[in-house]
Amino acid sequence: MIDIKLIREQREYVKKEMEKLFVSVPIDEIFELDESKRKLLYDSECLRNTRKTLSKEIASEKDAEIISAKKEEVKKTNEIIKIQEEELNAIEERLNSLMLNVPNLPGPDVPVGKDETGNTAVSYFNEKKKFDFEPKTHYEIGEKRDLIDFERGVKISGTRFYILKKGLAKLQRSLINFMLDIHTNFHDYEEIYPPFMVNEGCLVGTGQLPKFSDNLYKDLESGMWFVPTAEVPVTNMYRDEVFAIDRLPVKHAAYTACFRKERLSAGKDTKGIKRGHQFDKVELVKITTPETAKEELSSLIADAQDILNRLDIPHRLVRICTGDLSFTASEKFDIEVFAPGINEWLEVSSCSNFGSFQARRANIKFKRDKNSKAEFVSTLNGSGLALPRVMISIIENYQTEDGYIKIPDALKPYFATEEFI
RNA sequence: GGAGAGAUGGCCGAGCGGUUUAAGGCGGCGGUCUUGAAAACCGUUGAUGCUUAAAACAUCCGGGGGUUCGAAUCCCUCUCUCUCCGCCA
Repeated sequence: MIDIKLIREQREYVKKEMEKLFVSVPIDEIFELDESKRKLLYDSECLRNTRKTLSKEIASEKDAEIISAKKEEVKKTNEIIKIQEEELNAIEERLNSLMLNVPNLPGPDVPVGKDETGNTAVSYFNEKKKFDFEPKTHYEIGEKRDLIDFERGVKISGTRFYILKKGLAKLQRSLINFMLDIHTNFHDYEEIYPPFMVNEGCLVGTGQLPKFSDNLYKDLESGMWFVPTAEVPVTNMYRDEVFAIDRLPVKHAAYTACFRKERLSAGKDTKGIKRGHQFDKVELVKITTPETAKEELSSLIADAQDILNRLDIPHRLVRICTGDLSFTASEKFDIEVFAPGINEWLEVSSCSNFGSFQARRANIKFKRDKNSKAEFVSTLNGSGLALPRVMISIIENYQTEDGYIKIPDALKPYFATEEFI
């Protein structure tokens, strides 16, 4: 949520910023609702004050006639208060629901662009592999070598589910361990194993709800939601909490399965393991002061890239423009790996600075010192990394001509004596 | 799943219809004393909204609703926690 004061005090500026996102946001309606809310609030406070005063007078009054006269007066006041409060509640409800659907403001350095064509490739890392044969796709190799079972995945669960087998199942497991080990041993993240199901407030807190319920799984009986990313449980750990400044930055690395309906992507990326309803991910989450958020974003990106460097996977860093920013992000960089088989750049990480957007929704604050006022923290996160697409890039980059997969050196400690899968 | 108990400011804890504008303690902060520290003593110390700021005012005793002139206090309901029993990887 953005600060309503910005709309109150700098309405035209907010409108201009929203234009950069190429979305329409009812800023004027919000402004007017806020105005009427404050007016009503003031009126109703005055009436409450009257009631309070009268009630106290009744308590100390002896004369029965005066008492009943004052009681009448309070009753009348209450009737007005009731009407006003109903109106106030309706306005607040409307205002709140509009505010929850207002996207974050783009950061000052974010390039303006309408959609992903406005993104800029910031830089490239690690050489593309050279093949003296035509590299196969991961799904060809997976099926041919009986390492991925797409048919039975669909049989037991449905479309967009697959089964990893043998060496590939182990490769994924070793990658999860490898990523967590690197982040906790070398990048100073604290490991978290969170629940994979959360209550509704968490999804509102990190911004998936109310706008994106279409993409989420929910258990109707309990009202619990399946996490679409570890960002949700890990950030919400600190809902309604106030940090002492010396506890910041908080740096967490968490593995979870992630569950997404992918309805908006129906028909897209249906081949292979690129986009499933369930996938594994190691997520990096940071909670910082506003002034350090920017440099913490840079180091978070570097931490995610370090995984790819250690695996020697060609990748590039893409700066996301205003029109392609996610709803909650003020600034975002994607890391994309190259997969020579399907010949695509694949997003394996989205690293975002949310500023105070999530903190305001989830009510996460910090104090600069004991006596100062609590301020909203900045939250950041990025994948470190998403497993299926790293798997694709390893399968396709490390393939041999006869369909085997060479195990990257960095992962050798997680295997026995094997050299190939 | 069954039975019972409970949820009050950073923490502990009193309050059970009207000087609660929430007692008292701990912790925090400031001061006195001291060479310094501790102890002791004195003072101070919640959040949110409105406000340029402060003051004032209002709201907040787990959430929501109700009774009443008046609710932390009574009633209903939901959520969560604890204890005992049952079931269980």
